[in-house]
Parts: sequence; structure tokens; C-alpha cells
Amino acid sequence: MAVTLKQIAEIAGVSRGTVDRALHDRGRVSPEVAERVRRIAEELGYHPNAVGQALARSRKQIKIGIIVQSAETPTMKIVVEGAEQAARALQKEGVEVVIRTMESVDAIQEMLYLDELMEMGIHGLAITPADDAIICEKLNEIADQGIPVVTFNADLPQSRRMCFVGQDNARAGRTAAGLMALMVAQDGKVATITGHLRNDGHRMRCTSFSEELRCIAPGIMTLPIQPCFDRDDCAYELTQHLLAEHPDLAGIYVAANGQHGVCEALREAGRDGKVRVIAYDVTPQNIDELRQGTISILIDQTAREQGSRPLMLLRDFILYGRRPEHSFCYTGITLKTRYNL
Amino acid sequence: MAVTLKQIAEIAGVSRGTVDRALHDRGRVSPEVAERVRRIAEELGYHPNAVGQALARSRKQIKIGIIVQSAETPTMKIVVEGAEQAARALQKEGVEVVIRTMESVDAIQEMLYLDELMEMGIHGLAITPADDAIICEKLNEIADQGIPVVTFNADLPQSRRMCFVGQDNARAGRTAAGLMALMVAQDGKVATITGHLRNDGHRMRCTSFSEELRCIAPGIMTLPIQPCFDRDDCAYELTQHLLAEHPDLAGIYVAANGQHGVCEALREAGRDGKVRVIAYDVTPQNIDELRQGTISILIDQTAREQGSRPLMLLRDFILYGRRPEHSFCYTGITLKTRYNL
DNA sequence: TTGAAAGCGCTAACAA
DNA sequence: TTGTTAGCGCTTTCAA
Repeated sequence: MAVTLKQIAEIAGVSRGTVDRALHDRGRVSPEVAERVRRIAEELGYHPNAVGQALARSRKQIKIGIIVQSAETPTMKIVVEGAEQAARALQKEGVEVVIRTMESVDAIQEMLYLDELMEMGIHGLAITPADDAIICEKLNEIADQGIPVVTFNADLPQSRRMCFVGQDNARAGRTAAGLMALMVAQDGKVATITGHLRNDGHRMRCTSFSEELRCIAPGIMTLPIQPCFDRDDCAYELTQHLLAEHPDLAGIYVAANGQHGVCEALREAGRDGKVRVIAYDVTPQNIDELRQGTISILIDQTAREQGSRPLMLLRDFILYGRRPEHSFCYTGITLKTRYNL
Repeated sequence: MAVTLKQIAEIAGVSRGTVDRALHDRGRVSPEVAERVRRIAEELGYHPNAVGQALARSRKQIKIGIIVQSAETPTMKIVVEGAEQAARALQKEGVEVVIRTMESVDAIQEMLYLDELMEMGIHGLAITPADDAIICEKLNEIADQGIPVVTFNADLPQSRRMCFVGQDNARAGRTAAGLMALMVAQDGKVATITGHLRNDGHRMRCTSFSEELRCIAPGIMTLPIQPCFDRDDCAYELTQHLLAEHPDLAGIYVAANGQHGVCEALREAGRDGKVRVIAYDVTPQNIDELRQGTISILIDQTAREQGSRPLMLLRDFILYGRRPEHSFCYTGITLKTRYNL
């Protein structure tokens, strides 16, 4: 049996309450007693029993708020699902989760939601922040009130958030480069289509991809990066032009959305399955493309985890006082073919 | 706040003990009362609070035994690590885990350990079973005493084990085929090196690989499957011969151990990085090969999970009465390149 | 067949 | 500064 508070209390000749206060620095304990208790706990190898802690703390009803942007996109839908799933699990632990979703990326709307949640008296906040100074300001204000803030999917690194949960885009880009190098000939041509040139995540994925590819396969010719603004119609046209100009195109790296336009153009040209396509995220439509063989490999950002993890981190902090080890909590980079979905 | 036993008891006008007995079919409750209680619980959407359950049950000290074969191999070492990690976590919940490892695959030794563990009074058993009738017999005997048995890494499907935790080798083989088809030209030559021809897992990985490859890339020429008995020296020679006979060899699928012999031969012939190599499991040495670029892609069977998951499943069953949904619990098929380790 | 009560390990309000 | 106590939700023993 593991060591308990009670045992320590008996050995130290004090009450359990005192031990609890001493070990958790809750004050109201004389330094000498605190020191003695801590020493005994150390010697006995005491670890608080998480189940007991959880049960005791379940008394106070805690509330966590979560705000999700662009919730209608396929990927963010999965993020929301992950959040809902976590919310159900947390409910059984007595933690209430309030979800607010918005269709667009709108700092004003987001501010309104932030105010609403704060008024509801949340004990923690998870958010996909708009890249805007007023949001950053607001998050700092919230953090300063002692309410932990976790950003996810998108980050605001200069804010006083507790941590960020999301993908390491640079690493994802390099991973894509490694795969592309494995799949196309050493003198092949590879095109890159991205979403927005000034989106931080998209840019990171593209530059890392290009740099790494140049480094490991200098013979491969990389065509200029082209943005499709996350639109399939635009990506479709871009791909048509690419195929016309470069009939020997060997691979396409789609760093953001637009992959379906790319696939459509490839099919029309009868080049699907020939041109290697690397795209992002396991969404229902992407799964179809994978099954058809038009997309070769998907890099997944484990969207579900991006929805659930922030809530769990907040719960751990609020309920158990556990602070995340790093301020960046990168979710895995998972590779999917049609065979290991 | 979620519905509690107490609330149901109040509404039903009975005690908490009675509600508990009624809802969990522990007997000693009149049918009418039981029925009424169940109805109320149903209406209120009652879900037992897992934290409360765990705390209450933590009173009885439970013990789980785990037996690991071939524990010295790189992969099984990771499995053992996973088990040890889980054991530490379980210890904090008051669950004791007894680990027994053996170097070889030895049914007699395994029997001895089984007897030892049974005498220690274990409440659950996890085991990598030797493929032997007496082990099967013994496991059935244990299962019939009401002690749940989980096989992992290797299975004994005809036994009355509760479930198996491990990789879906057929799927892994198909995944490898899909990747190989993406990496080598449509008229390339691919070789398969396996461990033992009569090892169930190895065979499954190979046949699925060949079948799938023939199906999706009929132009690819597959050379006959050759066993290396999991030995690097043997695999080294096989590879040398392969390279001599087929200077244009495009890919090698290594379905079991021996990959380092393969890599060595490739390096000597200056074909490393040219010939695509798919191998199994994220072990330290494999990571090196991946980094060097000699192995192209690793298929991981998430060995760590194979060590921890069985213990968690047993804990869930013993402590919470949760039975696994399926009798096969496949761990993921994870793809690793040097970039997403 | 049922109820009462103790107890799992911990927290926190209150009293001293 | 310290101790006492109630209670989180559930299981289980003992009496009735």
C-alpha cells in the first residue's frame, strides 16, 4: 500500500490537516513543523493519491470555457468533436465545460465570447486566438486574474498563456519533405500549394518543406510556392496550369486547404495516382481521396487531440495543481495512408 | 452536478446500499425494489462516478501478474518499459504489479512462472504466451477460476483469454505494401526478408504484403520471401546475394528482425538511401538507421503500449468491472520517418 | 431483504 | 498555528 497523509501525520505527531497544508504550501503551518513533515514525506516517498484528491476537490463545481474559431472547416469540426468528447468525460468528474464556436476568425466576436465566459465565472480558458493585439491584451488580463489560459491550434506566444497545444508546423513541413524525397525521383519536379502566404502556420510548413527538400534532395526541382487561399477552385486552376506547364510533375505538396481542387485537376488530367500528393489532416473527404489513391499520404495534426488536450491540461492544473512541463505542447505528427487510417 | 447514488436512494426511498446492490446485481434485493431503483436510475441518467468507485475499491489490495517472453530483444525491452511505467502509475492507485521476464520462449519456464504468480494470489494476468498446448490449457484453468487473462504481443486465440493486445499484422503488411508502391517505380523489383517462415505474425506480415502489392502494383516484381531467422548475419548474406543478382533492386521489406544486416550490406554496396527499406519498430538501433537514411520508413507496433495496455485493461476489469469491447485490441500502426520520431 | 455505518485519501471550513 | 470534522461517491460489512 502506498504512503498516505494519515501515516505521515501519525509519524510527525500532527493532524492530517497540518500535513496537507505543509506539503502543499497552503500556509498556516510553522516553518519547523512544515520542514519536519516534508522530510518525513520525502523519506517515505509520499505521492498524493490522485483519486482521493479528485474526489475531495470534486466538491467545488469548476467550469472551463473553450472558444473555437472557424469551427465549420473540416479540421476544426474534428477539433470540436474532441472538445465535446473531453467535455463529456470531464462532466463525470464534476467539471463543466462551456463551448463557444464561431464560423469565422473574428476578433470582435471573440472578445464578446471572452466577456461572456468571464461573466459566467470560468476557472480556466482554452482558445484558438485571433491574431490581434486586443485579444492578446484580453488574455493577459484574464491570466493575471489567476485564470489559466491555453491556446490551441493557433498560438499567441507573446501572451501570458500557460501553454499552447498544436502542431509543430516546421517539423510537419520537414516530415513532408522527407516523404516526398522518398517518393519522387531524384530529378523530379515538385510543386507546393499553400493557403495564405501570410498565415504563420502555412508559411512555416512551406519554408521548412522547401529548405529540407533542398537539403536532402538537391536534385529535385521545386517550383515556386503558390497560394490558393484555402479554396478548392483556386487550387484546381493552379494545378491545371502546373500540369500543362510541367507534364512531368512528380509531386505536389498541399500545405493547407485546397487539396480537393488539386485532386480534381489531377483526375481530369489522368495524373491521379501518378503524381504523389502530400496533404494535411484526416478529414472525411481526405479519407476518400486517400482511398482513391489521389492523395498519397496525409500528415495528421491529430485534430481531435487539439480539442481534448487543452481541456485536460486545464483540469489538471485547476484540480490537481499540475502545471504542464513545457509552454509548447506539440501534438504528434501522424502519417496516414489508406491502410492505416 | 451529475446524478449520485444518494439521490436515487432518496427518490426511491431506500438506502444507498440497496441502490448499489440493485444497480450492480449483487443480489439481496427484492425484485420489485430492484426494478424501481433501476428505472429511476435510468430516468435520471445515472452513471457511476468512476473516481468514487476507485476510491472505495482501493481498499482491497489487488495484484496483477505479467509475464514477458524474449524480454531481451530490443522491441520487447520497450514492451517491458511500458509495463513498468504502467506499474508505477497503478501503484499509486493501490494496484500491485508483479513482472516476470524470461529471455527465451520457453513453455516450461513459463509454466513455472504461472504457478508462482497464481500462488501469490494475483487477481489478473497478462502474458505473452508460448505457442504450446500446455500453456493454453493452463490459461483456461486460470480463466475458469474467474481470473481475467490478457495475452499481448503474441496471441492464443483458441484459449479463454479475455482479450489480446497487439498489432494487426495483416494490416501492417498491407500498409507496408502501400508505402512500397508509393516509393518504387511501377516496374521495380522488391525483396522480402522475414524472420521465421512458421512464425504466425511474420507470415501474416509477409503474405499480406505480397498480396496487396500484387493487387495495387502488378508491375512490381516481387522476389521470393526469404527467412533470416531474425539474425543480422544471415540477413546480411541474403542481402549481399540479392544485390549481386539484382543490381536494380528497388526495395526491401524486412518483416521481422535482421534489418541491421540488411542495412550493413546496403551500405557496403553503396546502395543505402537508394534502395527503399521498410522495417519494423522504433528501437534505438532502428532510429539510427532511420537517421542515416538507410531505413526509409519504420512501421511501429507501439511496443510501449503493448506493455501498458494489458495492465490497464486488467485494472479496468478488476476495479471497475469494465470488460473490453472486443476480444482483439489492436494497437495502432504508426509510421515513422526520421522526421517524426 | 434491507439499512446503518465505516472507510477509501484527500481538502477545506471552522474552531480552538 | 494547529486540530477537528464533515464530506466528496462509492463499496462492503454487520446488524436488524
